[in-house]
Amino acid sequence: MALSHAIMTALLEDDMSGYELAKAFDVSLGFFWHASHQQIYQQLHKLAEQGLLDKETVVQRSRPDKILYRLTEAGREELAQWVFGPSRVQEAKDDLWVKLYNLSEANLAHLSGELRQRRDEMMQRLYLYEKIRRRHYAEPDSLPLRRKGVYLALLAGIRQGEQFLAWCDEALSMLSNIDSPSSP
Amino acid sequence: MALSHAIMTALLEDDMSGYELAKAFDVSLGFFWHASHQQIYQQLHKLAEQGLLDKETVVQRSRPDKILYRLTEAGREELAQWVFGPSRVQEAKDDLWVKLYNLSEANLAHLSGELRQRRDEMMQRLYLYEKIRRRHYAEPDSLPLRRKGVYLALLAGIRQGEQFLAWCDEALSMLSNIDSPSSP
DNA sequence: AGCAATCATGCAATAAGTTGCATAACCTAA
DNA sequence: TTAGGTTATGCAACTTATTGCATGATTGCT
Repeated sequence: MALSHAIMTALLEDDMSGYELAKAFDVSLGFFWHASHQQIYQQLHKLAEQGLLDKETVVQRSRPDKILYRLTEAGREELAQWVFGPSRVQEAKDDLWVKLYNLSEANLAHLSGELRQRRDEMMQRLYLYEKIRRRHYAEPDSLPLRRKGVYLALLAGIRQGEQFLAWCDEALSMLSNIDSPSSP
Repeated sequence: MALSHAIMTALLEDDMSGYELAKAFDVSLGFFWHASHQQIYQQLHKLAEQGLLDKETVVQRSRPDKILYRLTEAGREELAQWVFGPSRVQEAKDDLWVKLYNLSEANLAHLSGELRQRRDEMMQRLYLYEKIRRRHYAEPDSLPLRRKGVYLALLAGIRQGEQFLAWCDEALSMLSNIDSPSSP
């Protein structure tokens, strides 16, 4: 059960509503994790039931009411313990790799297109994450310990992304050098 | 539904039993995908029911009987169509990143240990995949088209792995430079 | 005036994936 | 000889994740 711990982690510093969590997930942990709002709401209910989170309804004018969640002491302890627990390597299970195994003349153009699109998406992500890095993690050595961990995760994401870009270029160049069967 | 397509992809070249598929998954698609045998058996039943695979029971002496699965024409067509369908980026959802967000003096030593372990595991994987690369993909430009796709996927896995190693070293060196709170 | 987007939460049904167990025969090494 | 590993498939119960829908006010754009 890892999503619940990701949620608790996101609540370490700020109390948030489900809606805010879903957005925070997209930027902060977003490089490594994605969760739909439905999933987040479901997990929040469970965590609150288990006493790991406290609810607090915040009435808003001109906006629907929201429910703020806050880590309880029990939640903090559970999270701290969880770090010592086992965790195994999780493969990305990305369709792209499976599709590549099916490369053929029929889908060559399509897959090249998909690669170009992935490349563009990754560029945009990297742009965002590099900005965060420069703004908040310019001097990693002087960060407090916990932030150093966040920095290292961010760095892993950036490096992964840059590696992916380079691979895309290589793959695209290889694919563009293939003669289509209809050409002489 | 991507596992089913990964299974069909694995059956493109060879007919296999569930057991053989599970093992093939660990080596070939293993860099990008993992599936338990239960999951594979379940999917095989479904795919056979849908007419995408054919079953054939092979009686063996000195071994339990096995059930060979073969792609049907319908299966091949479904797979070919699927390649043109949408696919989105899938995050790895690896606990490691979430754990890093929780870095503290209490778990610093533990997380360093986990990093070292991950690094070792990745080294072993890379060793295996580099061997496959040298043996079967030494001259990628002269491969038939489909194998070029497999090569590109393999290459992505290798590059990703190498990047991860480099990141691990950087992370470990950063973490080892932290004074523990009990030392002067 | 109307339309899309944002804020905010949720239910219900289904699909996908995990965990634990069960069976059964052979092979190998201590 | 007996314990552990490999080959081989499967059920049942459970958790996790996805898909599709519903609601409803406000804000900003055209």
